[in-house]
Amino acid sequence: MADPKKHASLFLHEDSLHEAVELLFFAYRDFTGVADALLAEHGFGRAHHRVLHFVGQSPGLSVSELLATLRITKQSLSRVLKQLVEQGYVTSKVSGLDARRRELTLTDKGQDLQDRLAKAQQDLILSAYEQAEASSVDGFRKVMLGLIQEPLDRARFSASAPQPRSARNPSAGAGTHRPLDPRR
Amino acid sequence: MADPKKHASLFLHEDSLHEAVELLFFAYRDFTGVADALLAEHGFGRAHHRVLHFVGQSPGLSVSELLATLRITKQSLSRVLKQLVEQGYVTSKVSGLDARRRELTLTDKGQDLQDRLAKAQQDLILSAYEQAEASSVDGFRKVMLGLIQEPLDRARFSASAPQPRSARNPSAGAGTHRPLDPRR
DNA sequence: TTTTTTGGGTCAGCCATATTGACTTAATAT
DNA sequence: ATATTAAGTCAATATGGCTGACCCAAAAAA
Repeated sequence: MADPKKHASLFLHEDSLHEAVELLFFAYRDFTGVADALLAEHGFGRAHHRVLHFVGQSPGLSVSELLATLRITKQSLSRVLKQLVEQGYVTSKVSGLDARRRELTLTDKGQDLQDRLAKAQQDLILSAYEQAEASSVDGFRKVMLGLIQEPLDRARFSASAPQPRSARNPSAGAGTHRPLDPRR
Repeated sequence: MADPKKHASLFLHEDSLHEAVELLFFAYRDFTGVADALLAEHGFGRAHHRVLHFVGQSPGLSVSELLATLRITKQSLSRVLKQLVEQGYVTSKVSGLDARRRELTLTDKGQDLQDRLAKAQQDLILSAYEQAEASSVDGFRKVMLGLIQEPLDRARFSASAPQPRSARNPSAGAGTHRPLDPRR
Protein backbone atom coordinates (compact mmCIF):
# COMPACT_ATOMS: atom_id res chain seq x y z
CA MET A 1 0.00 0.00 0.00
CA ALA A 2 2.94 2.34 -0.12
CA ASP A 3 3.10 2.37 -3.91
CA PRO A 4 2.40 5.87 -5.17
CA LYS A 5 1.33 4.52 -8.59
CA LYS A 6 -1.80 3.07 -7.05
CA HIS A 7 -3.52 6.42 -6.67
CA ALA A 8 -5.77 6.22 -9.69
CA SER A 9 -7.09 2.78 -8.77
CA LEU A 10 -7.81 4.01 -5.27
CA PHE A 11 -9.74 7.07 -6.36
CA LEU A 12 -7.20 9.15 -4.55
CA HIS A 13 -7.65 12.08 -6.85
CA GLU A 14 -7.84 15.76 -5.96
CA ASP A 15 -11.53 15.59 -5.33
CA SER A 16 -11.43 12.82 -2.79
CA LEU A 17 -8.71 14.60 -0.86
CA HIS A 18 -10.52 17.90 -1.01
CA GLU A 19 -13.64 16.22 0.27
CA ALA A 20 -11.72 14.73 3.19
CA VAL A 21 -10.55 18.19 4.20
CA GLU A 22 -14.16 19.33 4.53
CA LEU A 23 -15.26 16.13 6.23
CA LEU A 24 -12.69 16.77 8.91
CA PHE A 25 -13.81 20.36 9.35
CA PHE A 26 -17.51 19.61 9.67
CA ALA A 27 -17.15 16.40 11.67
CA TYR A 28 -14.82 17.97 14.20
CA ARG A 29 -17.00 21.05 14.50
CA ASP A 30 -20.04 18.95 15.39
CA PHE A 31 -18.08 16.47 17.50
CA THR A 32 -16.82 19.24 19.77
CA GLY A 33 -20.16 21.02 19.57
CA VAL A 34 -22.11 18.31 21.38
CA ALA A 35 -20.05 18.85 24.55
CA ASP A 36 -20.08 22.63 24.48
CA ALA A 37 -23.52 23.16 26.01
CA LEU A 38 -22.69 20.92 28.95
CA LEU A 39 -19.34 22.65 29.47
CA ALA A 40 -20.97 26.07 29.35
CA GLU A 41 -23.31 25.08 32.20
CA HIS A 42 -20.25 24.76 34.39
CA GLY A 43 -18.52 27.84 33.05
CA PHE A 44 -15.91 25.70 31.35
CA GLY A 45 -14.51 25.58 27.83
CA ARG A 46 -12.86 23.00 25.63
CA ALA A 47 -9.54 23.45 27.39
CA HIS A 48 -11.13 22.20 30.60
CA HIS A 49 -12.69 19.29 28.77
CA ARG A 50 -9.35 18.16 27.40
CA VAL A 51 -7.85 18.19 30.88
CA LEU A 52 -10.77 16.21 32.31
CA HIS A 53 -10.47 13.73 29.47
CA PHE A 54 -6.76 13.01 29.72
CA VAL A 55 -6.65 13.03 33.51
CA GLY A 56 -9.64 10.69 33.58
CA GLN A 57 -7.94 8.49 31.02
CA SER A 58 -4.66 8.26 32.94
CA PRO A 59 -5.17 8.86 36.65
CA GLY A 60 -1.97 9.95 38.34
CA LEU A 61 -0.80 11.76 35.22
CA SER A 62 1.79 14.44 35.91
CA VAL A 63 1.53 18.04 34.80
CA SER A 64 4.38 17.74 32.32
CA GLU A 65 2.91 14.60 30.76
CA LEU A 66 -0.36 16.42 30.36
CA LEU A 67 1.42 19.38 28.79
CA ALA A 68 3.12 17.12 26.27
CA THR A 69 -0.16 15.53 25.26
CA LEU A 70 -2.06 18.79 24.96
CA ARG A 71 0.84 20.58 23.26
CA ILE A 72 0.24 23.83 25.08
CA THR A 73 2.44 25.86 27.41
CA LYS A 74 2.57 25.55 31.17
CA GLN A 75 1.05 29.00 31.51
CA SER A 76 -1.92 28.12 29.33
CA LEU A 77 -2.56 24.92 31.24
CA SER A 78 -2.16 26.50 34.65
CA ARG A 79 -5.15 28.78 34.22
CA VAL A 80 -7.62 25.99 33.49
CA LEU A 81 -6.01 23.46 35.80
CA LYS A 82 -6.14 25.91 38.68
CA GLN A 83 -9.86 26.42 38.14
CA LEU A 84 -10.50 22.68 38.00
CA VAL A 85 -8.54 22.08 41.20
CA GLU A 86 -10.04 25.03 43.07
CA GLN A 87 -13.56 24.03 42.10
CA GLY A 88 -13.02 20.44 43.15
CA TYR A 89 -12.99 18.61 39.82
CA VAL A 90 -9.34 17.56 39.91
CA THR A 91 -6.94 16.74 42.74
CA SER A 92 -3.22 17.43 42.56
CA LYS A 93 -1.11 15.58 45.07
CA VAL A 94 2.60 15.24 45.53
CA SER A 95 4.03 12.00 44.18
CA GLY A 96 5.53 9.56 46.67
CA LEU A 97 8.28 8.51 44.28
CA ASP A 98 9.32 11.96 43.11
CA ALA A 99 8.24 14.80 45.33
CA ARG A 100 8.60 17.28 42.50
CA ARG A 101 5.80 15.65 40.54
CA ARG A 102 2.11 16.26 41.14
CA GLU A 103 -0.20 13.38 40.38
CA LEU A 104 -3.47 14.53 38.87
CA THR A 105 -6.69 12.61 39.37
CA LEU A 106 -10.39 13.31 38.96
CA THR A 107 -12.55 13.73 42.02
CA ASP A 108 -15.98 12.07 42.01
CA LYS A 109 -17.38 15.40 40.88
CA GLY A 110 -14.82 15.58 38.08
CA GLN A 111 -15.44 12.00 37.06
CA ASP A 112 -19.15 12.66 36.94
CA LEU A 113 -18.74 15.64 34.63
CA GLN A 114 -16.24 13.79 32.48
CA ASP A 115 -18.64 10.85 32.21
CA ARG A 116 -21.39 13.11 30.99
CA LEU A 117 -19.11 14.87 28.50
CA ALA A 118 -17.82 11.55 27.20
CA LYS A 119 -21.34 10.23 26.87
CA ALA A 120 -22.42 13.16 24.70
CA GLN A 121 -19.54 12.61 22.30
CA GLN A 122 -19.75 8.84 22.39
CA ASP A 123 -23.45 8.95 21.60
CA LEU A 124 -22.62 10.93 18.48
CA ILE A 125 -19.90 8.48 17.48
CA LEU A 126 -22.19 5.55 18.14
CA SER A 127 -24.83 7.00 15.86
CA ALA A 128 -22.21 7.55 13.17
CA TYR A 129 -21.09 3.92 13.52
CA GLU A 130 -24.68 2.75 13.30
CA GLN A 131 -25.30 4.71 10.13
CA ALA A 132 -22.25 3.15 8.49
CA GLU A 133 -21.56 -0.50 7.79
CA ALA A 134 -19.72 -2.56 10.41
CA SER A 135 -16.65 -2.66 8.19
CA SER A 136 -16.50 1.13 8.07
CA VAL A 137 -15.41 1.41 11.67
CA ASP A 138 -12.10 -0.28 11.02
CA GLY A 139 -11.45 1.84 7.96
CA PHE A 140 -12.21 4.95 9.95
CA ARG A 141 -9.72 3.88 12.64
CA LYS A 142 -6.97 3.20 10.14
CA VAL A 143 -7.30 6.49 8.31
CA MET A 144 -7.53 8.48 11.53
CA LEU A 145 -4.42 6.75 12.84
CA GLY A 146 -2.59 7.66 9.66
CA LEU A 147 -3.43 11.31 10.23
CA ILE A 148 -1.66 11.31 13.59
CA GLN A 149 1.84 12.48 12.93
CA GLU A 150 3.50 12.00 16.29
CA PRO A 151 4.55 8.33 16.72
CA LEU A 152 4.21 8.56 20.50
CA ASP A 153 0.61 9.66 20.14
CA ARG A 154 -0.07 6.92 17.58
CA ALA A 155 1.31 4.44 20.08
CA ARG A 156 -1.64 5.10 22.39
CA PHE A 157 -3.67 3.08 19.91
CA SER A 158 -2.51 -0.49 19.55
CA ALA A 159 -4.47 -3.35 17.92
CA SER A 160 -5.04 -3.08 14.16
CA ALA A 161 -3.82 -0.58 11.57
CA PRO A 162 -0.12 -1.44 11.89
CA GLN A 163 2.34 1.31 11.13
CA PRO A 164 5.42 0.61 8.98
CA ARG A 165 7.82 -1.54 11.01
CA SER A 166 10.33 1.27 11.13
CA ALA A 167 7.91 3.53 12.98
CA ARG A 168 6.54 0.99 15.45
CA ASN A 169 7.09 1.09 19.15
CA PRO A 170 8.28 -2.45 19.90
CA SER A 171 7.04 -2.27 23.50
CA ALA A 172 3.46 -1.57 22.40
CA GLY A 173 1.46 -4.64 23.33
CA ALA A 174 -1.40 -6.24 21.45
CA GLY A 175 -4.17 -5.28 23.87
CA THR A 176 -6.65 -2.50 23.39
CA HIS A 177 -6.15 1.18 23.97
CA ARG A 178 -2.86 1.33 25.74
CA PRO A 179 -2.72 3.88 28.58
CA LEU A 180 -0.57 6.94 28.38
CA ASP A 181 3.13 6.32 28.17
CA PRO A 182 5.58 8.34 30.25
CA ARG A 183 7.56 10.32 27.74
CA ARG A 184 9.33 13.51 26.69
CA MET B 1 -27.67 -1.22 10.74
CA ALA B 2 -30.01 0.73 13.01
CA ASP B 3 -30.59 -2.16 15.40
CA PRO B 4 -29.17 -1.25 18.81
CA LYS B 5 -28.84 -4.94 19.72
CA LYS B 6 -26.01 -5.32 17.22
CA HIS B 7 -23.50 -3.42 19.32
CA ALA B 8 -21.68 -6.38 20.79
CA SER B 9 -21.08 -7.97 17.40
CA LEU B 10 -19.79 -4.68 16.05
CA PHE B 11 -17.34 -4.12 18.85
CA LEU B 12 -19.20 -0.94 19.63
CA HIS B 13 -18.36 -1.13 23.29
CA GLU B 14 -17.23 1.66 25.59
CA ASP B 15 -13.62 1.19 24.65
CA SER B 16 -14.06 1.56 20.93
CA LEU B 17 -16.05 4.73 21.44
CA HIS B 18 -13.54 6.13 23.87
CA GLU B 19 -10.77 5.41 21.43
CA ALA B 20 -12.64 7.26 18.68
CA VAL B 21 -12.85 10.35 20.89
CA GLU B 22 -9.07 10.41 21.16
CA LEU B 23 -8.55 9.62 17.50
CA LEU B 24 -10.58 12.67 16.63
CA PHE B 25 -8.60 14.86 19.02
CA PHE B 26 -5.16 13.79 17.82
CA ALA B 27 -6.03 13.55 14.13
CA TYR B 28 -7.61 16.99 14.05
CA ARG B 29 -4.75 18.51 16.01
CA ASP B 30 -2.21 17.26 13.48
CA PHE B 31 -4.45 17.91 10.47
CA THR B 32 -4.74 21.58 11.35
CA GLY B 33 -1.13 21.68 12.46
CA VAL B 34 0.32 21.05 9.01
CA ALA B 35 -1.15 24.32 7.71
CA ASP B 36 -0.22 26.48 10.67
CA ALA B 37 3.39 27.20 9.74
CA LEU B 38 2.37 28.36 6.28
CA LEU B 39 -0.39 30.54 7.69
CA ALA B 40 1.96 32.08 10.24
CA GLU B 41 4.31 33.17 7.44
CA HIS B 42 1.52 35.39 6.20
CA GLY B 43 0.44 36.55 9.63
CA PHE B 44 -2.78 34.59 9.33
CA GLY B 45 -4.54 32.10 11.58
CA ARG B 46 -7.00 29.28 11.11
CA ALA B 47 -9.89 31.66 10.78
CA HIS B 48 -8.29 33.09 7.64
CA HIS B 49 -7.68 29.58 6.33
CA ARG B 50 -11.33 28.65 6.71
CA VAL B 51 -12.39 31.72 4.76
CA LEU B 52 -9.88 30.99 1.99
CA HIS B 53 -11.08 27.41 1.84
CA PHE B 54 -14.79 28.05 1.58
CA VAL B 55 -14.48 31.05 -0.73
CA GLY B 56 -12.15 29.02 -2.95
CA GLN B 57 -14.60 26.16 -2.89
CA SER B 58 -17.61 28.30 -3.81
CA PRO B 59 -16.55 31.42 -5.71
CA GLY B 60 -19.22 34.10 -5.52
CA LEU B 61 -20.25 33.02 -2.04
CA SER B 62 -22.01 35.72 -0.06
CA VAL B 63 -21.03 36.90 3.38
CA SER B 64 -24.11 35.45 5.05
CA GLU B 65 -23.63 32.07 3.38
CA LEU B 66 -20.07 32.03 4.64
CA LEU B 67 -21.26 32.94 8.14
CA ALA B 68 -23.72 30.06 8.15
CA THR B 69 -21.05 27.57 7.11
CA LEU B 70 -18.47 28.77 9.58
CA ARG B 71 -21.01 29.17 12.39
CA ILE B 72 -19.44 32.30 13.74
CA THR B 73 -20.85 35.77 14.15
CA LYS B 74 -20.63 38.57 11.62
CA GLN B 75 -18.32 40.48 13.93
CA SER B 76 -15.89 37.59 14.16
CA LEU B 77 -15.82 37.14 10.42
CA SER B 78 -15.50 40.82 9.64
CA ARG B 79 -12.05 41.17 11.17
CA VAL B 80 -10.44 38.35 9.22
CA LEU B 81 -12.36 39.06 6.04
CA LYS B 82 -11.35 42.70 6.14
CA GLN B 83 -7.69 41.71 6.43
CA LEU B 84 -7.98 39.27 3.55
CA VAL B 85 -9.65 41.86 1.33
CA GLU B 86 -7.28 44.69 2.27
CA GLN B 87 -4.23 42.52 1.67
CA GLY B 88 -5.50 41.37 -1.70
CA TYR B 89 -6.34 37.73 -1.06
CA VAL B 90 -10.09 38.03 -1.48
CA THR B 91 -12.28 40.32 -3.56
CA SER B 92 -15.71 41.46 -2.47
CA LYS B 93 -17.95 42.80 -5.18
CA VAL B 94 -21.55 43.84 -5.28
CA SER B 95 -23.83 41.23 -6.79
CA GLY B 96 -25.58 42.06 -10.05
CA LEU B 97 -28.76 40.25 -9.06
CA ASP B 98 -29.05 41.59 -5.52
CA ALA B 99 -27.08 44.73 -4.81
CA ARG B 100 -27.17 44.06 -1.07
CA ARG B 101 -25.08 40.95 -1.44
CA ARG B 102 -21.29 40.91 -1.79
CA GLU B 103 -19.86 38.10 -3.88
CA LEU B 104 -16.60 36.85 -2.46
CA THR B 105 -13.90 35.35 -4.66
CA LEU B 106 -10.22 34.58 -4.32
CA THR B 107 -7.68 36.70 -6.16
CA ASP B 108 -4.77 34.91 -7.86
CA LYS B 109 -2.75 35.65 -4.76
CA GLY B 110 -5.48 34.19 -2.57
CA GLN B 111 -5.86 31.15 -4.79
CA ASP B 112 -2.13 30.57 -4.65
CA LEU B 113 -2.06 30.61 -0.87
CA GLN B 114 -5.16 28.44 -0.66
CA ASP B 115 -3.57 25.95 -3.08
CA ARG B 116 -0.52 25.67 -0.89
CA LEU B 117 -2.58 25.31 2.28
CA ALA B 118 -4.76 22.66 0.67
CA LYS B 119 -1.71 20.79 -0.56
CA ALA B 120 -0.21 20.57 2.91
CA GLN B 121 -3.39 19.06 4.33
CA GLN B 122 -4.07 16.88 1.30
CA ASP B 123 -0.56 15.45 1.46
CA LEU B 124 -1.25 14.37 5.02
CA ILE B 125 -4.57 12.82 4.06
CA LEU B 126 -2.97 11.07 1.12
CA SER B 127 -0.34 9.52 3.35
CA ALA B 128 -3.05 8.37 5.74
CA TYR B 129 -4.94 6.79 2.83
CA GLU B 130 -1.77 5.08 1.66
CA GLN B 131 -1.09 3.62 5.09
CA ALA B 132 -4.58 2.17 5.22
CA GLU B 133 -6.16 -0.36 2.89
CA ALA B 134 -8.08 0.88 -0.11
CA SER B 135 -11.35 -0.18 1.50
CA SER B 136 -10.65 1.98 4.55
CA VAL B 137 -11.23 5.19 2.66
CA ASP B 138 -14.90 4.49 2.12
CA GLY B 139 -15.36 3.49 5.76
CA PHE B 140 -13.67 6.68 6.84
CA ARG B 141 -16.01 8.73 4.65
CA LYS B 142 -19.12 7.03 5.97
CA VAL B 143 -18.25 7.46 9.62
CA MET B 144 -17.19 11.06 9.15
CA LEU B 145 -20.44 11.81 7.36
CA GLY B 146 -22.35 10.29 10.25
CA LEU B 147 -20.63 12.65 12.63
CA ILE B 148 -21.96 15.68 10.77
CA GLN B 149 -25.15 16.69 12.51
CA GLU B 150 -26.45 19.39 10.22
CA PRO B 151 -28.27 17.83 7.23
CA LEU B 152 -27.48 20.82 5.04
CA ASP B 153 -23.78 20.34 5.68
CA ARG B 154 -24.04 16.60 5.06
CA ALA B 155 -25.68 17.41 1.77
CA ARG B 156 -22.43 18.90 0.48
CA PHE B 157 -21.20 15.32 0.20
CA SER B 158 -23.18 13.21 -2.20
CA ALA B 159 -22.10 9.83 -3.68
CA SER B 160 -21.93 6.89 -1.21
CA ALA B 161 -22.82 6.59 2.46
CA PRO B 162 -26.55 7.11 2.01
CA GLN B 163 -28.39 8.61 4.95
CA PRO B 164 -31.76 7.21 6.02
CA ARG B 165 -34.34 8.17 3.38
CA SER B 166 -36.12 10.41 5.85
CA ALA B 167 -33.05 12.60 6.26
CA ARG B 168 -32.00 12.87 2.63
CA ASN B 169 -32.17 15.97 0.57
CA PRO B 170 -34.03 14.84 -2.55
CA SER B 171 -32.52 17.59 -4.67
CA ALA B 172 -28.96 16.41 -3.98
CA GLY B 173 -27.63 15.04 -7.24
CA ALA B 174 -25.49 11.97 -7.81
CA GLY B 175 -22.31 13.79 -8.81
CA THR B 176 -19.33 14.33 -6.58
CA HIS B 177 -18.88 17.02 -4.00
CA ARG B 178 -21.79 19.26 -4.54
CA PRO B 179 -21.00 22.97 -4.23
CA LEU B 180 -22.40 25.06 -1.46
CA ASP B 181 -26.13 25.35 -1.31
CA PRO B 182 -27.83 28.68 -0.74
CA ARG B 183 -29.54 28.37 2.60
CA ARG B 184 -30.57 29.83 5.92
C1' DT C 1 29.05 17.94 48.42
C1' DT C 2 28.35 21.38 45.29
C1' DT C 3 26.19 22.27 41.01
C1' DT C 4 22.94 21.57 37.48
C1' DT C 5 18.70 20.01 35.87
C1' DT C 6 13.94 19.02 36.35
C1' DG C 7 9.01 19.67 37.74
C1' DG C 8 6.01 22.83 39.08
C1' DG C 9 4.18 27.44 39.87
C1' DT C 10 3.58 32.36 39.01
C1' DC C 11 3.67 37.35 37.28
C1' DA C 12 3.03 40.53 33.47
C1' DG C 13 1.82 41.45 29.01
C1' DC C 14 0.36 40.33 24.37
C1' DC C 15 -2.46 38.33 20.51
C1' DA C 16 -6.16 35.79 18.04
C1' DT C 17 -10.59 34.45 18.00
C1' DA C 18 -14.73 34.20 19.62
C1' DT C 19 -19.01 36.38 21.98
C1' DT C 20 -23.34 39.95 22.78
C1' DG C 21 -25.90 44.04 21.93
C1' DA C 22 -26.84 48.14 19.53
C1' DC C 23 -26.93 50.79 15.56
C1' DT C 24 -26.48 52.41 10.47
C1' DT C 25 -26.96 52.06 5.55
C1' DA C 26 -28.76 50.53 1.37
C1' DA C 27 -31.55 47.43 -1.24
C1' DT C 28 -35.17 44.32 -1.76
C1' DA C 29 -39.69 42.41 -0.55
C1' DT C 30 -44.37 42.91 1.19
C1' DA D 1 -45.03 52.99 2.60
C1' DT D 2 -43.20 49.80 5.55
C1' DA D 3 -40.70 45.79 6.85
C1' DT D 4 -37.05 42.79 6.12
C1' DT D 5 -32.57 41.52 4.58
C1' DA D 6 -27.43 41.91 3.74
C1' DA D 7 -23.66 44.03 5.11
C1' DG D 8 -20.85 46.86 7.95
C1' DT D 9 -19.55 48.94 12.25
C1' DC D 10 -19.00 50.36 17.33
C1' DA D 11 -17.95 49.03 22.04
C1' DA D 12 -17.21 45.82 25.52
C1' DT D 13 -16.01 41.19 27.11
C1' DA D 14 -14.23 36.28 27.46
C1' DT D 15 -11.31 32.45 26.33
C1' DG D 16 -7.37 30.30 25.28
C1' DG D 17 -3.35 30.54 23.33
C1' DC D 18 1.64 32.76 23.41
C1' DT D 19 6.56 34.76 25.22
C1' DG D 20 9.80 36.06 28.71
C1' DA D 21 11.20 36.29 33.21
C1' DC D 22 11.35 34.65 37.41
C1' DC D 23 11.05 31.50 41.92
C1' DC D 24 11.22 27.25 44.75
C1' DA D 25 12.20 22.67 45.96
C1' DA D 26 13.67 18.17 44.76
C1' DA D 27 16.43 15.14 42.27
C1' DA D 28 20.31 14.01 39.47
C1' DA D 29 24.96 14.74 38.00
C1' DA D 30 29.55 16.49 38.55
